[in-house]
Amino acid sequence: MPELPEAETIARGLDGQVRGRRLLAARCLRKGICERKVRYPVGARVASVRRRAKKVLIHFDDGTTLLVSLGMSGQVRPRPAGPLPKHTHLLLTFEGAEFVYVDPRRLGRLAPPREATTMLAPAEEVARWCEERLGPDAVDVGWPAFREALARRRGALKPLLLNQRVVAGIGNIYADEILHRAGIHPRARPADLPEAALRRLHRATRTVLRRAIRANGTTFRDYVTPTGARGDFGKLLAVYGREGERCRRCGAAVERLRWPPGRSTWYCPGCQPEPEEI
DNA sequence: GACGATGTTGGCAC
DNA sequence: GGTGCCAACATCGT
Repeated sequence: MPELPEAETIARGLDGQVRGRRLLAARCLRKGICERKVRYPVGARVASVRRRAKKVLIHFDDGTTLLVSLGMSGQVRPRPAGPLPKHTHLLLTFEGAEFVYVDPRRLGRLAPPREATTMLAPAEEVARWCEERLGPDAVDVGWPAFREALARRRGALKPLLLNQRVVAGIGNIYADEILHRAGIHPRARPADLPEAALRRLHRATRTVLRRAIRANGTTFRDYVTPTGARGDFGKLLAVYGREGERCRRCGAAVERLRWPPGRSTWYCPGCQPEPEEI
């Protein structure tokens, strides 16, 4: 679930609740997701909480930044009264507010993806790490940068949209929604498309992500934001997960592809015609 | 109980 | 460089 809109929702929620407050304690409960030995900046105040692509960045006023990669099921939520929720891996205690990092599938890291050390580093170091691996941020990329990111790329559009080095922040749900809104088939290749289609794709990218942010993201299972709210974008999904249901725009039955490998893609054959075979 | 899905990412082979 | 396969995990539906 955590794609760009969910990360944005988490970052905004945290920012509103902890900015200016001191970190009083941090307790890592599962090595490998966070790091028990790392010295969290206890005593430092939160300067801001921001988002880059699908990652949440907690900036402290001592110059350090904590990078949160949410993986498939990572959540940051208020600590409930009583026992810690199942799969709580980190407890963050701020002045007047306490949060848990919960991640059942354990694919997230309080660090870069798949690295078992906490990335709690000088802000510039974290920023450099991000810039080396991430393309322009999908929600605010301008048209020239968007076109440039896709120019000369050979592959099909859906895998390109999922590639964080091409455009950063889009995952499986929003890739399908964006392609549907743009009326482009997921297997179409950017080089074969007229510029007008790429412009539609650019506009659709920004529109879909902005709407999802406005709805606080898409809630699967028990995802909640740091303020405890649920994401409402699920009701607005046009194709994702709607195999066999009617397209809200043209009435055709939504289809599902088992592709790219290991994933699924939903699209509307009426709105998103097959690309011409070469 | 088995099997096959699931929002991410990175490494590998071809 | 593109593509496919696998891995890391727990959980849920059939």
